[in-house]
Amino acid sequence: MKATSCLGNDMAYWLMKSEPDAYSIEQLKRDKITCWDGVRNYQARNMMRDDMRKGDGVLFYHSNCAEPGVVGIATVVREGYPDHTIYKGKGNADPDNPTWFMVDIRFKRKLKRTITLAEIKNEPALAGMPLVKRGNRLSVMPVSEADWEALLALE
DNA sequence: GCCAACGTTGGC
DNA sequence: GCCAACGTTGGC
Repeated sequence: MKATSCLGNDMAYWLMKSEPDAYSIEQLKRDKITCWDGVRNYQARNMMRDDMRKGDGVLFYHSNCAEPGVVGIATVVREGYPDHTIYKGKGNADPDNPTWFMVDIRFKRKLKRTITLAEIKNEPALAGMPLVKRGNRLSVMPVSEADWEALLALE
């Protein structure tokens, strides 16, 4: 019997992509906490608004770069709230009925080395990760506990 | 509701 | 820079 199964406090895990040219793990390390703004995809929005909980683990992934892969770990510290960037500049968003949401994450640690996308693809235990499914462009995606552990075991 | 055109993502 | 794979938009 699982000790935590009835308590509603099971941790969930996520993978969040960022282009290092736009926002890198080094930047997160300097900032310590950042709001994950600018996501304009409904699936990712729904996860940030409805599913991500304080304390959840986040794999920080560098995309669109020379060596794409997981580079660090962060923690969700603020659950879904309206993305303030939609109210800046373009005045056509309704603050009472926000379309886009974001979460805050806090830097936990950098990995000793990048766990590259190539390695993840070559690890049979990780074949089920959404990340390695063909054509998946979601910037926020769920990670199972088994995949979280198998991936970090590669470090 | 269908579907072509277009824009974006992201690996390579 | 190329291109595959999406998501979104808009005409019909």
